[in-house]
Order: sequence, then structure tokens, then C-alpha cells
Amino acid sequence: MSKNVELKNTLNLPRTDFPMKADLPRREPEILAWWGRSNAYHGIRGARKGCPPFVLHDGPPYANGNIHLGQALNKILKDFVVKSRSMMGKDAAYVPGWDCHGLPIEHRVDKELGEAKAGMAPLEVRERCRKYAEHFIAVQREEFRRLGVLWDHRLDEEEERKGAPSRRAIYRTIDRTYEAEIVRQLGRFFEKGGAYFGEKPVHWCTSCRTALAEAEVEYRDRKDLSVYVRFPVRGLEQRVPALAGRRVSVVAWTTTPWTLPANLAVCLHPELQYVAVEEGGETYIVAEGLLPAVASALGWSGTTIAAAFRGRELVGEGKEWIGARAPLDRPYPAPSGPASGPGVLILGTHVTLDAGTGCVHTAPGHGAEDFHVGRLYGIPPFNPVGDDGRFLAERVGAPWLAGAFVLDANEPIVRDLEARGLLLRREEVAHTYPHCWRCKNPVIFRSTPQWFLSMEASGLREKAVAEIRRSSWLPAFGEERIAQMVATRPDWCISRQRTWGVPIPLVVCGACFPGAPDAFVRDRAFFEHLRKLFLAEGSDAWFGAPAAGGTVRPYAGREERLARLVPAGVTCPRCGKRDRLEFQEHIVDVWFESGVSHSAVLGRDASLPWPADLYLEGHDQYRGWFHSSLLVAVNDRESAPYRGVLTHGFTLDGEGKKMSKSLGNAISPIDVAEKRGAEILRLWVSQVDFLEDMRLSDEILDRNAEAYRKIRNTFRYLLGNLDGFDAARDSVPYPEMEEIDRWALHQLEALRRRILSAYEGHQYHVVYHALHNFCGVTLSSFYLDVLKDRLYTASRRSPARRSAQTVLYRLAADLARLMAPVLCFTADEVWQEIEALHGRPKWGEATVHAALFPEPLAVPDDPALLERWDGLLRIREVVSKALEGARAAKRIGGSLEAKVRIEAPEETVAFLRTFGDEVRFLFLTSGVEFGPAGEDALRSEAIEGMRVEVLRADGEKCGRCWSYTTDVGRDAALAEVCSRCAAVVREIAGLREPA
RNA sequence: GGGCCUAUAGCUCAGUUGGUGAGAGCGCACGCCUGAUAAGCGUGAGGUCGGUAGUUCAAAUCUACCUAGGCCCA
Repeated sequence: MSKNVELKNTLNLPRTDFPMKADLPRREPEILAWWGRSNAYHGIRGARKGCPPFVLHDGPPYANGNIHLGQALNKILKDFVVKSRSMMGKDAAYVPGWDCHGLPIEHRVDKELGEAKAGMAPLEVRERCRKYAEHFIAVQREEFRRLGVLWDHRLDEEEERKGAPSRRAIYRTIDRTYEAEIVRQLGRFFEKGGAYFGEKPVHWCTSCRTALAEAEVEYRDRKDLSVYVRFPVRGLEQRVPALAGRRVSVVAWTTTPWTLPANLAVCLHPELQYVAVEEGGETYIVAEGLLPAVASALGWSGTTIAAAFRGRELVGEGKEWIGARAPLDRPYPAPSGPASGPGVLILGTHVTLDAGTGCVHTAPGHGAEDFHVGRLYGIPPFNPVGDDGRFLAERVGAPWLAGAFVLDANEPIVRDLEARGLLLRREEVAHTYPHCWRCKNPVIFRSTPQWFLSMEASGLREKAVAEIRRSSWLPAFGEERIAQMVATRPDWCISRQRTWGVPIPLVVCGACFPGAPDAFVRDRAFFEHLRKLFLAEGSDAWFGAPAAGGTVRPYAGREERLARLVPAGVTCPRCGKRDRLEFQEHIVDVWFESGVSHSAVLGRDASLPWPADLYLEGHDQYRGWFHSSLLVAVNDRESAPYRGVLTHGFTLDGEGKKMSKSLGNAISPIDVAEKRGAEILRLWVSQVDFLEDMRLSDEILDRNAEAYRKIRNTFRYLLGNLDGFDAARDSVPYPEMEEIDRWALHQLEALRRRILSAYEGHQYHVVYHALHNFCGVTLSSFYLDVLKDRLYTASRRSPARRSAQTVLYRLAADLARLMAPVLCFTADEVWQEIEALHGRPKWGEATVHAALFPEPLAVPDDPALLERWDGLLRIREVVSKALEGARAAKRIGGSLEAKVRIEAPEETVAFLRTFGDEVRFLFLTSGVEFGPAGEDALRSEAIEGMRVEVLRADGEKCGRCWSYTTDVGRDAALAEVCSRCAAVVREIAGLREPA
């Protein structure tokens, strides 16, 4: 054995089982398994039993497909919230949810079934959809779990195994308890008179044959046939004498010629200027501001203006309407109703000069604004189009249109107009047009019988806005955003003509309805009866009765259905009879379903109270879940379901572009977890400011993996130097510590405060930056680097070394907890090592997540200490620069080969002298002396009058501590080492000190 | 087309009510160490604060417009 090895054996080098290589893809699943085995969720909740509850109520992702990055981000953020609130001393339950009903799943099932679906009973289709949803809940459950998101996994597995129809560990909108709550909440609207039946143009997908919510419509570019059409008008001379004796037409422009058969009016703006121009013997009326554009489009030249007037002057505001005949001439019929007769000219403020002619073709059955303006004039919507998008023979005036698909009817309609001399121009236009989010086909506006929830009937709008004001919104602009939406949104169309959803219990009287549109059942007893029925059997009870083997068979007939669904005594509110009651088949908008979640999930026990403390979703949910949940809660309880709402931005690629599968720039969170580890993804979530949109790319993941390694290595070093340290036995009291150790404790305390307040305010990126900076700068490059000499060379049990270890222990134990919500796996790895230091088994019962955040350190305020060390660090920077100069000049290699001579103002020298001999260790040099510096000394820019010269260290290198000293070999028995080391070696070897 | 939001070094973030030459960490380059070693340390180079025009003695910070991007609507 060589001398060097022997000397090395007298050092206290780091030793730990905590590996440098994280191997996260392998290790994380092991830790997950341990959390499962040890029932960590229960351990955590148990540790907080009786503590004030904190409820983050989970917004349910849709149970379709693998999770994407945005969902991963959302759930990881929620996990940060839940874990950090728990460590703050709150009993933080977490019940994740899934949104299971709706079109996307029904579509997938439709595709799988193909032709077979046509012959299938609703119950069969629903069963397929349920299986589909359950499959993807299982997929997503594992994926979220893999990311470290914690909930009651054990109970979840148990309920899943049993196939429980309702769950407690998670919630599903297909749970019976949930469906029962949906019916109850519908009843709350119906019984208050907030629900009504009406005709309304809605986005209608002719392929899916259903009304679509705004959220189900997406806008894409499309080419269509656009036309300029003239509407001959008579009687205008009564208003504008200059038009007497002329053949006058108003000119309108439309990109949907197929809606012309439903035209009932032409709309002008009351305040805009219009002109009547002469062209080829005809007189045309268009908005003055659009005349150049129209003239150019129609090839007019040298037109003369016959008259000019405002819309108001031409149309008048009374009921003596001016007839505007055009497409309304034969073969199209005139509708009956208050505005029966030929089409008319009307006024509307929605008319703009953005495009067209300023005279707007108006079909109240096919447009939202048309509908509204029609209502003002008492013109009811007229819709000649069936639910398959084909003209209805009994309604459309032209027999040759009957059965034609609307989008294919443009051409024949235009040809017909042309033949009758009404067409002024046709052209292709590219424009954005609504499409079905699911089948991607263009959708149409079509007035249909639907069910609505009124925003006004019971003051819902007003109360909802007031509740928005009472809630807290982060970021702050969210409050205005949702308040504006609620203030201006139309009534809520809740009916959908599909199969996979919760039925709206609609029972109308065949005798009275729809002549009397309020002739439908809305008794409280009826909804209560259905609630109980759904609770017992699920919403399938609407379609059939329980049969053998837990299946459901369709009702034999109306009588059986009536007997089961409508309690005795419930009758038509109009005629009081029961014998004509009929069932309507509508399911409820899925936004209503998810809007019920707060009531279905919260309030069932004291640790899960209603309302929630926090909702946390992407900022698209102002229009979605925050909104629907608010309306349901306000209607039911006159209160918002949340105290606070936090939103995050969207995940974008490295260039700030939207991620999408088709662009090929999407990053799969599970891929990241499997290749790099969930911790890397979690670290990314923690480092970005999630209030804004966030970018992710491979480069960014690389950066995070590097940051992770830095943090991990810092822990490895802390733990390595705690080998054999027993905090209870070996800790050194604060007053007896080395000064730099006391300084380090103050740094830790400052960090603790900073991180805790960051958690409090959901500023996880502050947690990250503070932690990472602390590990890299405060610890690794300074404190731990300086400490090496003491930790390695001082005697194992010496007070000096114990003083350092006392701090290292605090650092490890506190930092592990401070980072636990973010690096949830690694924190537990560290925690297990700390358990071992206490003589307890690793991977026993204790998870770091059941611990509380560190208490404030009992360190006295000492601003002088901090200022003193700030000063030292500034000087150390100058010394480092000087050393680097010497290194570059090849005069030294390692800094221990050097001593520095410092020339500085008296006060600076005096300051440095207060550190005594310690100062050479702080500079990592073998010596520091004061006095005039030589020619090539480095002049400090920061400190006036300071110069630092680097010289070769005096003496020889000690074979043990590697410092250069003049006393190496003074102890003849230990010729290789300095006196300082000699004393330690003698102590270890049990040798007496030399005389 | 409308409303709201965002734009500081390669990356992620700081930049208090406009006021000394714009900061940090990481990355990068160069070098050191080989007793944290697929680690550790040091030094250095990187930004006309998205662009333009204003307000002001003074703007990354205020105003207008433009560009790029995001969300929600039409």
C-alpha cells in the first residue's frame, strides 16, 4: 500500500448510496409502486387529519385518446398545488375527474360500427360508448399517474376492479351519482322557470345531424359561390320622390345563395348613407361607402347618382313596410305570419361597410343576426331545410329544389336567378366558414326546435356577474374576460340530438304542445323521481328497464315508460291530463354536465367541502368550464362554485407555434417521461411562467435535464458528507458554529421564506429559479467548495466538521421538502436517505409528501453578518479573476498552488484580517498576505484602490490536504504532511503528539 | 373581422410608481482540477429590451401604429 493511499484513508471523503445517475425512467416507476404499496395518499391525508381543508376541484379532461402536453401541464400544476398546500398544513384532497359523454366518443363508436349502427337500439350504442370512455379513462389514469400526479390510487384500483358504477377516488360524468346530480340540476332550472322551448337558428351539422355548441364549431377556410342579387322594390317614391317612375332594386351580396329561398327581408343600416344609381336603364340602391367596390365588381362605369338618402329615410320605421320582391317572387313562397306577404326592407344596426353592398339579405331561419333583427320586426324564422341539410318538399317553394342538399343547391339557385334577370354577378370567394369540430364538414345555420336555459328568467345573468366579482382571478384580466362573456352571452341552448349523453327529461303534452310551448312537465316531484332512478340505475333508465345479468332492456312501450319515469299524479301543466304525455329525445350539452361537477363531487364530506378553494385550467375555460360551472352553481345555490380561479397558458413549440400532430411538432408527455423521466417534465412545468403561453422543445428539455442533474448532484454531495452523521447526537448549536456555517444557515432561511411565499402565490417558476440558483451559486460554487477542506481533512468528529455537517443536514432535510411538490420522486429519494441517517429503514412508511414544509430556522437576525459576507464575496470575485490571469499565464494550475498578495485601502485590509487565517480557505488559496502588489497585479474595477497579485505559494504541498505550507514534514514521523494534518493523522492513528 | 393577452441575451426568467453604462442562472467558448469525476471550479463572449413614430431633461418601462404569436368569439 502506497503512502498516498494510506493518507487518503485518513480523509473523510463523501460516501453515499444516493446515485449520481438518476436513471429516472427506471427509478420513477419503482417509487410509484412504493407509493402504491405504502398507500402514500392515505398517509398524507392521515397526517393532515383535522387540518383545515383545501380543495382544488379538478376540471375533467375528455376521456378520449392519450394525454397531450397541455393536459400533462395542467395536471402537474394541480399536483404542485395539492402537494404544496398539504405541506403547508392543509388537508388537501384531490379527486381527479373525467368527462365521458359527448360527440367525439359517439363519433368514434359510429365509425367502428359503420352501417351496423342504423339498426342498433340507443342502449346498445350507449354501452359501446361507455366501454370506449372507460378504456380511455384507464389509459389516462396510468399516464397521469406516471407523471407523479397523486390521488387515492389504491381506492381507485379497488373501485375499478369492482367496476363500481360510482366512484369516490375519481369522478366520472358517467357515474350514477353524477348523472343523478345532472338531472337534479336540470330540475333546478326547470322548476324555476328558467328552461323554455324555442325555435332558434343554431349551428347545425348536417352530417352528424345535430346542433353544435360554439365550442363544437371551428372556423376554416373554404371556397364558396358568392352572388350579387337584386331585389326589385316598389313604392319607394313615397319616401324618395326622385325614385318615381324608375325600376328600382336594392342590391345584396351573399356567400350562401342556398339561404335565398328562406329570405324574408333586406336589411339596411338606419344611419348609413345610401345612393340610388342609374345603370343600363335600371336603378340600384347600395351604400354610398361601398359604391366604388360594387361598381367595380359589377362592371358599372359612368353611373349617375339619381338620389342619396340615409337608410332611415328610405325604409321608414313604421309598419308600412316597403316590399322588396326578388327571390321571393315565384317560385318561392311567401311565409305566413305577422310579416306575411312579400319580403320587406328593414333596418338593423349590425349592417356594416366591411363587405357587400350595405344591403343585407336576411333569412331569420339561417343566421343569428338575421334571427335577432327578425324578432324585433316580428318576423319569425323560416326554415325550409331538413336535419339532413336537404330542402323539404313541403316547405320550399320551388319543387325543383326539394330534396337537394343545400350546399349543392347554390348552383341551380344561381342559374334560376340568372334566368330571371336577378343575378348581377357570381364569383368564387375564399372565406372562413364554420365547420364541425368532429367530422370537419361545413355546418349550416338552421333554425330548429331546441331547449334553452334563460339568462334572465331568474336573474341568472346579473347574479352570475356579481359572483364573478366576488371570486378572485389570477391573472387579473380573467375577471373582465369572463364577466364580459357572461354579460353578453345568449341564452344557453342545452339540447343535443344525439345518443351518448344524459337525457334531458322532457315530457310534453301531445295535446297542447307545441301550440302551448309551456305544456311540458317540470314538477319538482318528477325530477326528484328521476334523480333517484338515475342514482339506482344510471341514465339508461330513460331508455329502458333493468333486465337479467345487469343489462338494460328497452321499454316495451309508452305505457311502461310512462309508468316508470313519470310519477303518478304528474300531468300536463296546461290541460291537467296525463294520457297524451310524450317523451322527447334530447341529451344535454356536455358543458352542462361538466358544469355540474362541483355539486356532484364536493360537499360529500367535511374534508371535501363546497365551494372549492380553487379551479385551475387553461384560459380557454373562461368560455368553457368556469362559465358553465358558474351558471349551474348560481342557479342552484346563488353562489360561485369556486373562491379563486387560476388559469394557465397553452403549450407551444420551440418557435412559439401551436403544437399539433399534423404539424409534427407535438411533444408527448409520456414520451418525455419514458425517455428522460417525469421529473424533467415537472421541472419544466416549474420553471416556466405558466400564466402565459409556454414553449417546449428538445433544447428546452435538455436544459431542464441539466438543471436536474445539478440539483441532484448537490443533494448527492450533501448526503455524501453526512455519512455517519446523527443529527440528534452530533449537531452543533448555532452559537458554536463556524461563522461561514452560520452564514449558510441564514442563506437557507432566506431561501425558505422565498420559496414558501412563492408556493403560496403559485409562483412555481420562482421556486425553481431560487432553488436552482441556490444549488449552483450559493452552495456548489462557494459554500460547498470552501467546505471541502474542512469536511475532508478535519478529524471526523471534530467540532469544526460537525459544525459543517449540522448545516449540510439542515440543507438536505429542508431542501428536500422545499422541492418535494415539484421534484416529487427525487425528493422522496433524498428523504429516504435522511430516514436512514436517523436510523430508520429506507422506503418504509415515511414519504416526504406527508411532511410539513420546514419551520423557520432558529437563527437570530444578523444583518451585519450578511453584509460582512457580501463584502467578502465581492473581494473573492477579484481574487478569482486574478487567479484566472495567473492560470492563463501558466504560472499556476490549481489555486492551492498560489498565494495572493492584496494591496488595498486600510479598511479593506482590516476587514479581511477579521477573517484571520480562514481567509485563505475562503479564497481556496494556500496563502493570503497584504502589502504592495507587483507590476502585473490585477486592479479591481469594483473596489477602489485594490490590486491583487498572484504568487507561487510558499513551502511545499502537503500530501494530505494539498495546501502549500512551510511546515510540511515538521512532524518527522509524518514527513509528507503539514502540521495541521499531522495532528489529525496522529489522532486517528492513536499516536501521541510529538514532544 | 372583433375582444383579450404576449414579445428582455441560444434557453428559462428578474427588471419596484419611467432616472446611474440592461441583470441572474443555465447553455456556449476557453482554461483549471482529478479527493462531488458521465462530477467540481474559474474566466470570457453573447442583448440597438419584436419594429416604427411619438410624449419626456430622461423609456425595456408611457402613447399610437405595425409585425409575429396565442386564446376566445364572429
